[in-house]
Amino acid sequence: MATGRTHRPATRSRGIPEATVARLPLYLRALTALSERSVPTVSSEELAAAAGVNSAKLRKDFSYLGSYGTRGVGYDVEYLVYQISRELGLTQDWPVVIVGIGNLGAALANYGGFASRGFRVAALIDADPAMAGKPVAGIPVQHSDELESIIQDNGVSIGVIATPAGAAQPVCDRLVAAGVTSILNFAPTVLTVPDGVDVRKVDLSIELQILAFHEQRKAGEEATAQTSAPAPAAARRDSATDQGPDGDVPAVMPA
Amino acid sequence: MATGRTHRPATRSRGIPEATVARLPLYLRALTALSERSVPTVSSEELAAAAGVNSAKLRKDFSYLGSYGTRGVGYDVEYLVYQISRELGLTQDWPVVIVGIGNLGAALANYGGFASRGFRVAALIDADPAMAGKPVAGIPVQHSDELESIIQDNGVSIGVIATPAGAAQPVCDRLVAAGVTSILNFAPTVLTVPDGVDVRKVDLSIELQILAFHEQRKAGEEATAQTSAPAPAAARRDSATDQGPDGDVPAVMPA
DNA sequence: ATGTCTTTGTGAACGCGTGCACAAAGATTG
DNA sequence: CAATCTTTGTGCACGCGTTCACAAAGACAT
Repeated sequence: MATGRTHRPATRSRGIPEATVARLPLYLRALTALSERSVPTVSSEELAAAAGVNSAKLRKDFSYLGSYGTRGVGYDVEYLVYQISRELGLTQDWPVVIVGIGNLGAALANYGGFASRGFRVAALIDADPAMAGKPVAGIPVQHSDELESIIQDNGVSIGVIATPAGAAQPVCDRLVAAGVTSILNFAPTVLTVPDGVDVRKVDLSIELQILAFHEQRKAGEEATAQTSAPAPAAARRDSATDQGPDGDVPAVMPA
Repeated sequence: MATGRTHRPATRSRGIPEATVARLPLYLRALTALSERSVPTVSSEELAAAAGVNSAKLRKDFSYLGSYGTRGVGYDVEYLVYQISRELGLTQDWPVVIVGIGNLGAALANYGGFASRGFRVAALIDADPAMAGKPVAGIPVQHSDELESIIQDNGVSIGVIATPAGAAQPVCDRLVAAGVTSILNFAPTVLTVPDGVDVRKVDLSIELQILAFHEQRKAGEEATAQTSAPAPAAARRDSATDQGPDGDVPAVMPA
């Protein structure tokens, strides 16, 4: 994923491998689609194809949740939807705050699929006083000053950071201090958090750069090197090496 | 991650492990920041801390690129910026098209860090005729009809899909047919592509669900199970299990 | 009830990624 | 030039994740 995973040593909470947890939402999506078509059961083969994974992997993943299949038949779709939802904690309501209502923050706020999975946008928060009160996605934006009280009043434990890079760490610190223990970070920065707080990051720029790497490999398989590398010690600020700044991106997004 | 990674079996292109490739952009960002502060050299320890990784891992990563460090001193910042940029293919210009100019597409188009790393928004494409000609981020939106000609005229090899889920696969097919070989997918769907085409996905909903999983684990460590599981075969469409649809999200975003 | 057929659940092997710990390399000082 | 000190580069071991391949389990037909 995109998305990069975060440094989770080997927490393997209660025996469910992290890699499996990351795939459960994928299965859940495929199962929900089947459920809507009133399909009663699926085989591991069919479901795996729909989720884009190996069938053996899928069976092993499900085996961590328990034995929910019937040999010779497959899995009961409705039952599996329930079990996975429960395992992921989606049977309860998760109030979420979004901090940084720029282009991206607004896009996230408008995201319909948000609410459909147990997530509820409790508040939109921005540092710009001019934004305060302005409704985005039907929810009035509130000023950063109220961050702490919003978190505490609503019992928010999940925060989404969509601020510029420079503001991310301070915002993160305030969120954590106020009681948030899970953070989804869209800002192009490495966040430092105390133990017990989970951080996941979504970084557009990283994804694009990984694509570029493979693209370059695909394209230049024969023409090995065009330009030779410059000397290691000398000042080297020519041509393409000299890209713009990174720490202070103008817009509101991953860099 | 977010991003979730895609099914790349073990391609390990020319000896550089996939995991290392995924970290190179992280190092590059930290190095660029150092470069702006005119820091001449860094130790693996310092750089690793800035990038949020283990120093041994960082050294091993760099060893795949060659021996660019000096023992007793560290790494030459400028030189390393150049080497990583070159390795990632960032010394050349990558024209990119964004398809689906909803909230998210617009956010991506406005993203400044886009251009700073060798990526250039060649065109914005949307299926809505009402959008055609309207400028977003200074670039006029073009209609889907022109997708093929835009790709070919600009030599685009990287496409970003920010459409609703239902439109993603058809758009993907057209992109691939027109010559795109790398796709960054924001739509909540598993895309099917022919061999030789890379797909990476960024899925907000999946990231949130993973956070919810860990959050639930943190919260309910003592209170094991509140509600008992329903019977496997019976109709079960109660309470929280009954979430809304997923395949056809109203907004323009991951689900 | 018996046999056949389908599909699950999992044991075992393998490969990738990570982190430790240390030898080698070079800078630096006397 | 020799000794010391810093920091890289990497051999090695370990653990997680993936995949194969098959035995066990149940459905279904006769």
